[in-house]
Amino acid sequence: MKSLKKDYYNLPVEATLEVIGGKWKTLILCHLTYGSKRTSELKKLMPDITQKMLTQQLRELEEDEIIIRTVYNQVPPKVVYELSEVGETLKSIIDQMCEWGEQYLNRKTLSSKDA
Amino acid sequence: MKSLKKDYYNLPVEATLEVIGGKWKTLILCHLTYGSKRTSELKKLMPDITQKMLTQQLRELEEDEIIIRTVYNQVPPKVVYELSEVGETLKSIIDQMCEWGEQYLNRKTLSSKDA
DNA sequence: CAGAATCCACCGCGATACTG
DNA sequence: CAGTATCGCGGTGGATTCTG
Repeated sequence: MKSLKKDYYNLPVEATLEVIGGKWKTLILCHLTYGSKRTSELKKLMPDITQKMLTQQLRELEEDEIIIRTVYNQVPPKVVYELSEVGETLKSIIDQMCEWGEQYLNRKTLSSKDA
Repeated sequence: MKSLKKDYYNLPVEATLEVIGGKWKTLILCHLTYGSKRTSELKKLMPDITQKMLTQQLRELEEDEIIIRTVYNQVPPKVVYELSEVGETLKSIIDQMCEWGEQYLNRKTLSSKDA
C-alpha cells in the first residue's frame, strides 16, 4: 500500500480527497459500482480519457486498495478491475454524488428556463 | 450563474465533480458545514492554501451558487461566506467523505501495526 | 482585512510510438 | 488487448506586490 504522504491531515477528509480526488477517479469508481469492468470497457465508457491516464488512475486506486486488478494470463491479455472491500465502502458516497449531480443539472435547466 | 461548460455529461456525476472537484473546494465546504466563516478564518483553518487560491475557489463556489458571499461595508472590510440552500444539500456528502477519511486512516494505522 | 494583478515554475496530462 | 516510454505543451497554482 502506498504510504501516507503525511502522517497528519488537518482534517481526515483530506485523506478521502487524496484517494478519490484524482481527475478521473470518481468517474472510474462510478462505473465500477455497476460491476467489474475490463480495461477496454472502461475506455469505452470514458471516451475522453487517454490510455495513459486510465492506466495511471487505475494504478493509484489499486495502490490505495480501493480497487482490485485481476490479470488473466492469456492471449490476448485480459485485465479486470473491480471494487475492493474498502472500495465498496465508497459506494454510498459515489451514489450520492451521482444523484446530486442529476438534481443540480435539473435545477440549472429549470432556472435557465425561468430566465 | 456560470453556464455549463457542456450541455451534456456522460454521467451526471461529472457535474458534481465540476462543482466540488476543485483542489480546495471540498475542504472549504467542509469547514463551512460548521457555520459561516470570514475569509481570515478560512485562511487560518487552511494554512497551506494561498490567498489567491482561496479567493479563486470561493469565487467559483459562489458562481455555482454553492456558497453565499456577504460583504459588510466597513473598515476594515469584513466578508463572510456561508453555505447556500443548494450548498446545504451537499452536507451529507461532505460529512460522509469526512467520516470515510477517518475510517480509512484508522484502517491504515491498524494495518501498518500488523506489519 | 480582503482581494486584485503579475510573473513564472512546475508537472499534469495529452499525443505518439513501441512492447509482449 | 493492455500497458509502458518519451516528449512537450499549457494551465494550475505559488510567490510577491499593490489597492481600497
